[in-house]
Amino acid sequence: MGVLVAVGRLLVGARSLRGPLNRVVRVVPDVTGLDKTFDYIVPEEFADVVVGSRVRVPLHGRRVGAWVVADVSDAPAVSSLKSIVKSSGLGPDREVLDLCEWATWRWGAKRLRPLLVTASPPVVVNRPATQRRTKVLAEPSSPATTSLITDGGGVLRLPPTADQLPTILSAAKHGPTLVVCPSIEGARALAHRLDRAGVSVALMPDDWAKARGGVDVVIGGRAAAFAPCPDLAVAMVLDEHDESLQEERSPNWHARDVLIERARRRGAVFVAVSPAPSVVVSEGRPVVAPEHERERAAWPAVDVVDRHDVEPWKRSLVSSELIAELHEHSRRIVCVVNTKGQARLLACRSCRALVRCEACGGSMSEEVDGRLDCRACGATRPKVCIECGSSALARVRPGTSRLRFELEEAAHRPVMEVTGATPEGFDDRAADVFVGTEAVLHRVRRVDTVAFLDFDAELLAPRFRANEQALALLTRAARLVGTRRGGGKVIVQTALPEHPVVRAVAEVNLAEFVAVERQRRLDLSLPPFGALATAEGPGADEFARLVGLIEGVRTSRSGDVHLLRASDADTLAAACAATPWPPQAKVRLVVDPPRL
DNA sequence: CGGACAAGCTGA
DNA sequence: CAGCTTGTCCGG
Repeated sequence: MGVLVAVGRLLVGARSLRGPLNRVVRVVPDVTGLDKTFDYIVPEEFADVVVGSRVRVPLHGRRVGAWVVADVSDAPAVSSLKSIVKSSGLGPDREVLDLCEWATWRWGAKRLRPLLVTASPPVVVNRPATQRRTKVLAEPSSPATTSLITDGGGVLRLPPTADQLPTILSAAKHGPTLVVCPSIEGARALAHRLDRAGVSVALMPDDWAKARGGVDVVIGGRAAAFAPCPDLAVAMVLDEHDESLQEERSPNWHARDVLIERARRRGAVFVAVSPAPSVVVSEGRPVVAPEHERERAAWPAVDVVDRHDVEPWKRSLVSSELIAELHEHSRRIVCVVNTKGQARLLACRSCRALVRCEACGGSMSEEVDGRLDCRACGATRPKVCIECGSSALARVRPGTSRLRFELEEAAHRPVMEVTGATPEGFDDRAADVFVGTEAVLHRVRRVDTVAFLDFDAELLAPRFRANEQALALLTRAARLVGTRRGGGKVIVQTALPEHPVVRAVAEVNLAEFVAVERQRRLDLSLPPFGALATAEGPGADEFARLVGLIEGVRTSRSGDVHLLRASDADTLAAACAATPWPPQAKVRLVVDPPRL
């Protein structure tokens, strides 16, 4: 003991030669477009300031918010350090801070700030809310989830009409559980039910302080992947197939991948739940699913309207099968097309030429009756064929406005058009038949039938995730209409009735779909068997050239967009991080581009 | 980011 | 040359 005191005196003595003993911390200012850290002295009155804390600091003549990201024990690089002027409460704890740093690196970003914002409380939180952690005993529980968790986690293929609550309750029995949902509304609904079930629950982001204090279940939208959750035992993502789990702004982090890493780092269990789990999450993980007949019963009936033997230009989107359904006046029906306005693609009735733009050669669309617009170059002209001058044009791919008329004629009842512009809370009792783009699936409730009028447009979309995206649409529709026993029906009009996506839901064989899609991804070195990024902007040429020099990275370009590829996400992230950004020249780097 | 300061442009 | 715009630099 005496020796320790002596050593302590010696150290204090050595410090005092250089001045007062000051704690110094490194901060990231809450200022957009500034990717530097700065060091500040922590005055004694702010002894509660720790790594992760929110503070206010003087910077360049103004006071700005900041996050403390590190303790700086080594000698300060700058002689005249300023002091923190205010402690502004709690921010992400060390675990989440590290996770933010990892995600910043993983998605090729230069600045930590965007993720610190995501991980911070929306209002100042000075102390964690104390909350009793309940002994979770609530029934019902899900034996499948329980065994999946005791075996170390994996994928739970839960049919679209199955309740997710038992799965969460089962997970919470194993310890603090973090649940990420694609939508905040979904999270809110589950939070209320968990609360009624006697589980202590924090709904993010509002209950940030509660989450920090420790609860049974922390639940929220994708940003909840960065929520505080002391003693995290289970990290769970619901509806893992849903694209909303990926941030649409750069850095385009995906909540599923963040949770996988978070669970890995602290030895927690990761569980993905989805009616149609992605290839990415299925790869290398056990997939648990109900026995086939039970799974099948929890999907709606799927009617495939095979149109492959109908000549493309004679194909109406209003098939006789659809007309028969529309005549069932007791059924509420939603029709989905991915084309707005009058028509996206037209052809001349007399010479059969597709209507093209005389300036750029692109296809022209009819947004407003009477004129043709080129969506590529913005040119416009009257509704005439440029080849033969005929004004008799056929709508090869009609849009929602046009289809509303056609459907109303066929149905003999009112049809309502629902677009992205239709207000969220519109009165969906005003009609029983609806037509719209994908958004219609999120706006209308109590639906008996969803009909995809032109599903080929989804299946053949030029995006590498098109198959999974098409399957996600069918999953969404399935949840909306309910089980086949309850009368739920999905109509799929397609010229590709044997397509794996169509077969997957028609036969309710999701494993088969994953196997086929997995092989395709493997053959093309697409995720999870490869990683992708794009680079654009004035400095992209130079940036791509430098990244391309790194072992394991291949680059190519189409137009102004450079495509960067590597065998896996870590290799790609490491290469991007190791590449110096061209000075001043702007580069827009997108790792895991959502639309490619 | 946003202020500070320098260099460049304009008009009398 | 004052007065204004535009660009570059830098912050602890």
